Amino acid sequence: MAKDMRERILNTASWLFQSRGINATGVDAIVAEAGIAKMTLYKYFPAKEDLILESVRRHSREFTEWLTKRLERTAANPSEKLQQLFDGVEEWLANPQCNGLSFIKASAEFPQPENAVNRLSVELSHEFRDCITNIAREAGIRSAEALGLQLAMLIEGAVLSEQLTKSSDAIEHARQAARILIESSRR
Amino acid sequence: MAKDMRERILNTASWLFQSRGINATGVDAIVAEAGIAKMTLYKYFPAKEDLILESVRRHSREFTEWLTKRLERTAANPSEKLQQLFDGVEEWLANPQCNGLSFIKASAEFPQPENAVNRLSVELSHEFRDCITNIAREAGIRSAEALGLQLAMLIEGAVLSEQLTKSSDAIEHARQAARILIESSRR
DNA sequence: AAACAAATATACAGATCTGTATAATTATGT
DNA sequence: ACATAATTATACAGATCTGTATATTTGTTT
Repeated sequence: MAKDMRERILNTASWLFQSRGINATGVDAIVAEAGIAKMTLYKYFPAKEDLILESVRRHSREFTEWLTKRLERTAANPSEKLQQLFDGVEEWLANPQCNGLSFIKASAEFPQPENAVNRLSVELSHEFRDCITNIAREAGIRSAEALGLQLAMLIEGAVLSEQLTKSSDAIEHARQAARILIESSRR
Repeated sequence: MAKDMRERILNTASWLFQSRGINATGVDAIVAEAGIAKMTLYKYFPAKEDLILESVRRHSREFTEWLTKRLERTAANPSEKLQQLFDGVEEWLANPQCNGLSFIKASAEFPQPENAVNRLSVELSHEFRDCITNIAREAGIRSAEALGLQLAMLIEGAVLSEQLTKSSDAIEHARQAARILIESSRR
């Protein structure tokens, strides 16, 4: 089916981009890993950049949506959502197929502001921050924007640290820092 | 002079890697920008990877050394060093030629643990964290390791945010978060 | 079964990449 | 001034990359 084909290409590309790097992953590698013909890929994605853009966007939004739903599932009230933030991040990082935040990696490989991938990365990083800010706002934090940004930065740093040094205690210390910042915002 | 040549190559490569991306920067681009012959580059650096490794290492160590000296220059005592941490980071980021932390970008482009560039990135991220931890320890923080890691994560997140969105208020909020975490570590 | 669409296999063009070979040119030191 | 070393210019080999052309095979629909 045509829809399956697009999905398969997108999933394969997403995985290879994230695990081997975007520029280090050639179209031929994606085609081989997905087990499809090259012409099929170029039918659904006229250029590699289209595939990069959609892969990064998808990967990032899957994370924020997953996190949002995970918190809605396990938290009894808005305040608990905020407290369980790093439990969610930890659970997400525990997946061995996890390879970090896609918009961070993408922005590192395409650092120039006029580049389409970089612009998308900026957009996605704002979406992510807004997601955290909304949780803070719903939890009744007055300075939700400030705390949201602070927690977002902390998560980004924690994910980076955990990616660089697997099974470090980065998440544990980030969670403790978050507790302190949240409590401080409540007063 | 031979030493100048090596320096020039290293500085040019460092700049291009950081501002355009490592894999996106070809040897020919480095050679053109440095105004030298390709053979000269390959005389001092037998392979591009050697140039990557030394550029990333240099860029990272220059930052941590700069930050250390900046704090020693402006702070009257160890405790002030800790408090001025984000003033230093802000000053460093204010340089328009600043393009973020090199070991973060390098690890994004070379994500595989067995890769030499990735291993170096891990090493440099530890050096950076230890630098912050030492400042915390000298400032008399009991849990210096914990606070050092927390502040390092916060700095990494803040640098990322500031790189993605220029002249945002990321540093300002990161500094405030640091104040709270430091004060909390003192009690 | 016939007609149409989708996917494949293969080959290739053209650009770019890393790294090398070779000969000419410039600097340097004695 | 002369010998030696360093740098340059140019060309190129071989690999790899993105994207396309073309013909064949497979799958679906009616």
